Amino acid sequence: MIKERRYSRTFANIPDEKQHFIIEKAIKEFAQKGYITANINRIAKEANISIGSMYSYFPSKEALFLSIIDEGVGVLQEALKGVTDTKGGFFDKYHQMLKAAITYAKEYEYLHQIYLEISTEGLSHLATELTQSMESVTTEVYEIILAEAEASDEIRKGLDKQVVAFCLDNIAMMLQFSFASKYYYERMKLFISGERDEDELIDSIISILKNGMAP
Amino acid sequence: MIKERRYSRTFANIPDEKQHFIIEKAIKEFAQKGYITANINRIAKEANISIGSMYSYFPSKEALFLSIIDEGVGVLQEALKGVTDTKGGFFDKYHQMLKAAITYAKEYEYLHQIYLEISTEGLSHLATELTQSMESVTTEVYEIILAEAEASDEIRKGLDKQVVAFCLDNIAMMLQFSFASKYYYERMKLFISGERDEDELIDSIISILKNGMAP
Amino acid sequence: MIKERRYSRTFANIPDEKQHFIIEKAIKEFAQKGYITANINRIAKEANISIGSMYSYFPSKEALFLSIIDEGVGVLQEALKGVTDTKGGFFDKYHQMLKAAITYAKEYEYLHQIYLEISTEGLSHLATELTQSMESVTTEVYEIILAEAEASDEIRKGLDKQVVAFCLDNIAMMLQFSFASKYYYERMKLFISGERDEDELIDSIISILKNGMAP
Amino acid sequence: MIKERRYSRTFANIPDEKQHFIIEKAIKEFAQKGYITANINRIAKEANISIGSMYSYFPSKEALFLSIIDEGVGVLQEALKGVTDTKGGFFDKYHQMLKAAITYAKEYEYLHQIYLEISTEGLSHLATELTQSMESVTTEVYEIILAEAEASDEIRKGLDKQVVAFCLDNIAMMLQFSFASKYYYERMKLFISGERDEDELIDSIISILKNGMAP
DNA sequence: CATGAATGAGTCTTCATTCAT
DNA sequence: AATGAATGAAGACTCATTCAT
Repeated sequence: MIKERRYSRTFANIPDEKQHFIIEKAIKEFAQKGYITANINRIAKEANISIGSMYSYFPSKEALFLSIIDEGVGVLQEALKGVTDTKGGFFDKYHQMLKAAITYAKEYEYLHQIYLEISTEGLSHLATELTQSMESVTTEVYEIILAEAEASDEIRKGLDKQVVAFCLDNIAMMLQFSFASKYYYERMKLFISGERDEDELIDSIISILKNGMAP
Repeated sequence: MIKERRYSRTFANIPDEKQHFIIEKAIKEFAQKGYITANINRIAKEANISIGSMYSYFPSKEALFLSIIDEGVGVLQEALKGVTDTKGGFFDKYHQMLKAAITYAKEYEYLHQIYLEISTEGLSHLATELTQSMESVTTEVYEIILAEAEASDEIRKGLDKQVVAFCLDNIAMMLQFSFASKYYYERMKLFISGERDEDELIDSIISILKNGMAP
Repeated sequence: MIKERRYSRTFANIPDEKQHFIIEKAIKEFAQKGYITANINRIAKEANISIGSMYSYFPSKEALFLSIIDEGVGVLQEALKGVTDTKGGFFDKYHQMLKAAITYAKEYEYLHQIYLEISTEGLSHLATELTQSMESVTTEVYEIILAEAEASDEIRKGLDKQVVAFCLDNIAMMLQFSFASKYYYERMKLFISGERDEDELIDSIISILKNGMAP
Repeated sequence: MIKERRYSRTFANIPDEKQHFIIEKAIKEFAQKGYITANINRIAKEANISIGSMYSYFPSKEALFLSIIDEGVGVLQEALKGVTDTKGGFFDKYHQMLKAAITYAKEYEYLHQIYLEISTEGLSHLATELTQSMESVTTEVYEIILAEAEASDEIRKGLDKQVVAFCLDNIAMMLQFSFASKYYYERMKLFISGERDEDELIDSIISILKNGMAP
């Protein structure tokens, strides 16, 4: 069941299946059209419910959008949960995270396209709230696995772990963007012209981060 | 004079000063409102020209937007030109690039907010064209300085230079986003909670890339 | 118990207290929002009943509104009842009526705001019915007290008692409006700029009516 | 030409005839439907202009409504102008005012129906502004003619001229309402059952005010 | 060339009313 | 009787674009 929040009790009471069907259609619309161009009436039609019902579920377009973000956070948490529990060293875990970034970007393509939307100025009034929703999960994961890595001497002393986490997540995000958005996909191809398998790409990235670029 | 392309000869013929004034107002509007919400009539009014003139200069909203991107590319090229010419080693040059990313993000705040806009699905039909405009300049710079770095043994053999360039630019872009967009600024603060000077931040990042994370 | 009329037997059967509670909430909503903007669903919520019940009590929004008017007539009758029974001359009685107009306008502020609503064209199809409800009580009172006044020589012969009644009620109504509606309150203040006590105001009005304006 | 105010310069520049045609259609709609139910799109269609033009003339429904009120004030001023200039005593002038009230209520029926609308709670946020617009003209006229009347000993000393003006205008307004609104027309007939000519009615009213009711 | 008036499709949101449970 | 989920028509307002002057 969708995490209770921006929507009405009415929505919470309808069957899970119907809930997810509506959210799915909404995700598709927001992803394909962007926040502003997305059309609530069209979403309702796609989801086979009346506009009246749509508005009885979600008090506004914004609330529906935020609910979708929440859904996305759920998916993200799911994806990350496996990582921290995994046996294996730090770089294995980060490997898995990058792998997950790509996999989820493809599987939940629409959802990831929405991530791009939220940084838009049109939604800037939600910036703080959205960041909290989206990133607090992620930052925590980095904190944990970097602390473990330090304890087990997998990473060198003296690293600024906050900056490290920032860099690692930056790379993960751009990778995600690159597989979810047409624009960033084109951009990636501009950088990496030859055929490069996803696993090769991830390995290369991790090798750079692990061993550094210096000779 | 604005680089000739998406706009009419008429626009090319008006004084440079007026050209730049119009583009400046357009940048502001697109940055503050986003592509869709930006209002051509309002831009015309701000720029003290009639809508009729606006449409005689640029055939459509899209064309005006693309002209702005071109302007942005110009600024970017300007910023990068200095870097390749610089004396100093590879990491000095990258340091300068990150520094420039932040400086320009602040100085041309509006312009950088537009970079975020272009990855939106609403503009996805322009993805290829936009990528070409925006990134071809950048990729070339990385190619050059990485080749030099290899030649002068500043970086170790066997690095996948394409992936390296991709990573370096990913980090540069996210840094830029972090200083231009409210959303990404909040996100950065979530990662880096303590006071961290921009130079410190850049140094930390480069240290990680240079020496790697492994002990 | 609320006077039986526009509503169902079902409503008649619920406890008086509950009946009045519902009517009270409805009065408030209609007064604050006006007939059109008033929201039946909101009234139901405020009155702690379901919309289904609301519609089982009153067949339509209009019916509910008319029931409220009936309630208002009840209040009005109550107010006037005392007047005819009063000892004292004709002008004392009219004095009491004006006093009551002000007092009730303040006490039943919401109800009086609704009187203004009923003259609106949106409700014009109910005009005849509403007038009957509202004014038949009043006209009768004027008829009685003017007949008495004539019999006891308090007023001069030859007066057109119908026109007199019309004038007296016009003045009473406008006074009521002036204390119930923001618009008419502002208007009154435009006419009567200095501080004027309600009793002074009433005395002045009656003095004019009694003695005339001629020297 | 319409008095310059709530509308754009664009509207001011179109032919007077077209201006008045639009205003006329708007008056009709607002009068027949009431402020809330009135439909801007329908007004535009009736006036043979596009909605876009409508909104380029008047920035909002409220602005259009206020412009209509202004128009009404113009009509009112026109009507009252004649009165102050008239030769004749005070009661002749008031007679003319009442006559004008009835005549204009019939001639500008729609406009007068709108007067009823403005006291509605839905417009209460405009109460002060509207009162100023509507009534300041009237109060001034009463002030002038009452001062003259006092100077020429047509009215007795010691009258509270503010209250007198208030009463006279109350009667004039209710008379106006009675001939413009179906509701108040019904009400008037309830009071005055027999056939009574307008002039007779006015004479009766004035007789009461002039000579008083006392024997 | 410049102007700016005109156009009208498109969108979010509200709410009286119905009806299955 | 009571409930409250579902419905969908309706309406204010925006803005890219056109074109007559």
